[in-house]
Amino acid sequence: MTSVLPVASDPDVAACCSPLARQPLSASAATELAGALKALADPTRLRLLSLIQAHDDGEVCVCDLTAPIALTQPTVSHHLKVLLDAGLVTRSRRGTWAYYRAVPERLASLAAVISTPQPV
Amino acid sequence: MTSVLPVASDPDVAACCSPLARQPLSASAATELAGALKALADPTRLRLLSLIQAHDDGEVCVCDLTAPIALTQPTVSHHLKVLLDAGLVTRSRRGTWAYYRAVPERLASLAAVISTPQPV
DNA sequence: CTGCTGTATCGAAGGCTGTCAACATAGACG
DNA sequence: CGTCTATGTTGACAGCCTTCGATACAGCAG
Repeated sequence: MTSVLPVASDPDVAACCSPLARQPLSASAATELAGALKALADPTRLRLLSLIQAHDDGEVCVCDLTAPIALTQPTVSHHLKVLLDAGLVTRSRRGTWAYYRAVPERLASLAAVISTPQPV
Repeated sequence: MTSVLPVASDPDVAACCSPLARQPLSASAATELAGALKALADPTRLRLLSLIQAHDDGEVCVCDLTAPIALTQPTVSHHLKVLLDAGLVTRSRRGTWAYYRAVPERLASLAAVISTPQPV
């Protein structure tokens, strides 16, 4: 997955309304967007992302995630890789531990494509 | 799926930051949110939603959707039902035709949970 | 070098999902 | 009533996804 949301980088589109509503999504753009959303559309991954973001430093190592999620370590690692491949988190290894961090811009970008909120 | 985003109705939460980052998602809340996102995380359904929203009246009948999607009518009907069950579209039958309409509030609500955009 | 701990990968089992053909249903029109 | 058209439902098949146990890899401690 390379450039994921070409439409989101266009300020005009974001300024107006949901890019989804601007014009019919092309098949390839839809596949690309669906890929990113699929990474998000899983209870375990949503909880992982939530745990990471809610943490004090916004940085959590795998060992801190297995317990609250109540799944085996390989499974947690698998989900983190999915989030990593989708660009939703970043990984940085320090010594033995691997620290994961969320990418808020990526989340904001996805949210903007789904629906740019109208000022209430 | 009954009440889908209890957290989104709390203005305090939405006003601050991404509810995802507020506190760790409970397992049930995560499942609920994932269910809504799963409905969105499919290329065909994203295109359908886009076609519906991009249409002049914001209202499209099934017969206008099968051609651009290039799938059989039962498949399109199936996807529309998924979107309907997720509360992302509404259906109104008038005579022989069934007209589908998007629910922007629902999309905005989902987007807000994923990431409430920071003012740039 | 040898063990130990944290993390990633592999292979397999089970369930879920998208798609289709076939059929059922519901209005509209003679 | 009978037929036609638009839509929804059912059953089946193929493919993907989540999860696990087993295993491999990477650093640290001794």
